[in-house]
Amino acid sequence: MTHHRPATRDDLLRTALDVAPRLLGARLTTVVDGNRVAVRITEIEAYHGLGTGDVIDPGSHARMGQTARNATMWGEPGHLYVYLSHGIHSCVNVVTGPAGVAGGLLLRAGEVIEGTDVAALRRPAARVPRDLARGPGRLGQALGLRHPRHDGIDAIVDAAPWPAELAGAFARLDLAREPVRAFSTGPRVGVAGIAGTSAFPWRFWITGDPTVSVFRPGRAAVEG
DNA sequence: CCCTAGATGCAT
DNA sequence: TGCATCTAGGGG
Repeated sequence: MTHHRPATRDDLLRTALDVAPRLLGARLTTVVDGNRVAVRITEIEAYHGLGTGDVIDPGSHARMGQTARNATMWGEPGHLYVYLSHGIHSCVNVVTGPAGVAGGLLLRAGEVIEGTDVAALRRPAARVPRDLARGPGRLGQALGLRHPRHDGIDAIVDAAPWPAELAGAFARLDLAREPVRAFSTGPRVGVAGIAGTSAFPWRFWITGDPTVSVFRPGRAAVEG
């Protein structure tokens, strides 16, 4: 069992691209409706915003600037940006970068390491444990995080080990004390145009981990 | 306004 | 490969 320690805001203060490797192997725990589930993060994608780094990320929700939808991405690091995908799926990002600068790491896949029974009830379509949180929509569902209810909740927990009051929903991010041994990078999944090509190798995953999702190119994400 | 495509998942 | 289901953003 890998050792973890609570993530701090400082851990997430740099750009999503810089922070990404440290989030691999991290643990995200939620308590929703009194049910506790934890995943070990195995696959993520970095997204920037207007004003982050040298280039504008054309695949980011924050590419146009701040809006009501992406407001959480512009806030404090360590909060969770939960958005609705295709009107159905709630996908989860960990916000990175200082307040006022947009950035986030989309949690694309994880291994359920606690609350497998609860996750299985939330994910009736999953036939094997590996599929419980394999994919961003599945991961959000396994953790019980939903848009818009959980958008913006804080995953940085100073109180140890758990706050006395679990008001509504609770999330906690812990980083692995030892960075993952080997990780791979590549184009982001389902992102259209140049932003979904190897010009933006902003997808990170733990090499060889079985819970990593299958790559699927975005529309017109042709290499050139 | 109307239309389209989307950081997806699942059954066919 | 089609469809669910809702919304941001671009075009008329």
